[in-house]
Amino acid sequence: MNPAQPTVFVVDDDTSFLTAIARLLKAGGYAFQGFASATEFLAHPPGDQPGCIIVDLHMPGPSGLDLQDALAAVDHPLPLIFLTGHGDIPTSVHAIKQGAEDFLTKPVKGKILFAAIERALARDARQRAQRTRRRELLDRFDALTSREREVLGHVVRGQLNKQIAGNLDVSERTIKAHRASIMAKLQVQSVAELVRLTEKAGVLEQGAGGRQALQGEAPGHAVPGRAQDALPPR
Amino acid sequence: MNPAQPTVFVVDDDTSFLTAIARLLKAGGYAFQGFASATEFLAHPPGDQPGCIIVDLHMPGPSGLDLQDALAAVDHPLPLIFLTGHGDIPTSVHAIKQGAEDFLTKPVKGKILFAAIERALARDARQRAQRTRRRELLDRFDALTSREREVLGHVVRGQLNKQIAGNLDVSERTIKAHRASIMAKLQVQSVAELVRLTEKAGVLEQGAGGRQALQGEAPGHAVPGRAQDALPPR
DNA sequence: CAGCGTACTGCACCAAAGGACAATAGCCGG
DNA sequence: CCGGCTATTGTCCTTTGGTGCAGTACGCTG
Repeated sequence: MNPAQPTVFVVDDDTSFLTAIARLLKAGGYAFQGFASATEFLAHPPGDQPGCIIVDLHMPGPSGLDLQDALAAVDHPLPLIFLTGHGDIPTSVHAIKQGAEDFLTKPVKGKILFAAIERALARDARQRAQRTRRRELLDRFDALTSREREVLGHVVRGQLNKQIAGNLDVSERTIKAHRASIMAKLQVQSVAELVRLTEKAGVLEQGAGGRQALQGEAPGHAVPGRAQDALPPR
Repeated sequence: MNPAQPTVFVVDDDTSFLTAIARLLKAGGYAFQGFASATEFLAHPPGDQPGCIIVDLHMPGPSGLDLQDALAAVDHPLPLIFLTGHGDIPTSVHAIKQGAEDFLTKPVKGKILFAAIERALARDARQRAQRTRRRELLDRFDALTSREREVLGHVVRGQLNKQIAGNLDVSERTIKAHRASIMAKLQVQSVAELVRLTEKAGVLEQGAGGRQALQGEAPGHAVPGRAQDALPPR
């Protein structure tokens, strides 16, 4: 199973359906993996491979929504497509609000299903790229020592070496040393880059309570959304 | 009609329903305004007042979805709640994906409706605050001259005065003058603040094609979403 | 035309940042 | 116990950044 090949995971208690959709998906060029229940899926969670999940709503044991909750609870990033024979509007609304890629009803037209799968896979690829970028950024920050992070915090808030030195009660020369080390480790040449990097990484919200960082991709769906008005030339 | 008082706009061709919900809403403490069709609503678009819209799906003339599209096309920010007697799953999924706050079915329990309204109003308030902040930022940038914006672009990319001077083919002293002016107009004391401000405002993506800026609020719905992993202390 | 804002520039001076070279001290794993 | 990493600091020098003061030039507006 090539890890670069997206896999469609299907969770459905109807084994005959599982067989049928397996054939359909393989014919469509997708790798397929079936599960008879949400429990079974959660017991053998796919690793980091790209793909998406198609899940039935009503199943013995945990329902499709339960699976969605469980996956969200462990931050499992695979996009979810609901595919059910007995859905209702409130349920579909709830599922979509919770971030499901789609909510389809059986019987489903192959074209509709494939379109949903393509959207889900595209979304997965986007999120995957996003995570990779973020991970690379965080790795760079990991190389910083705790003291360096502390100094960084003051630097990106625009404080002068002198002020930082005063705050941390050390010599200005020491701050310069830390700064140099920070710039080297983060591979930036200017304060401007430094600030942008820390902003993008969402690191160092060292405020009291819990820390928040940027969210990878907005949890929602891509509505058409016009570009915000930018500055018109004067 | 107090502009600070949120208004619930209801678009429904059923006048008896309109009357009934008007009573219900007023009893619930909301300002109410009714419209018999999407066309009528679009002909008298509410100004900037806070509120939300409750809209029927099937109506003579433009449907609820058409209204949603029309509002999106003009960037009308009021949250939309669908309330219909004859909805189906695909439609509800579509509406939610397009950013509707909720999709309810008639008859609706008062409690459910009020809950949806409260969510919609809360969202509207959030977006409103966001827009205000953004507007304030953009206003500051509007004070910059075109030349200053040009210099700003180079500054936030971390270029030295000397380099900027070379690029724009002017004296370094001139750049210093522009910088000083920029800092003053944007009311910042350091390059760090400057960078953060421009990032936040999403200004100056002066690249060739269309420009993109930050989106006010993510178009989607607030899924629980755990905070991203921040840097653990070393 | 006078006044105003904008762009541009020179000179001088001071403050801040950054690099080079060097050194002391504590902590930790092998 | 030694080597390596980290934190700390010093001195000296160079490069940058920021500001005050001053002056020229251009275009727009009353």
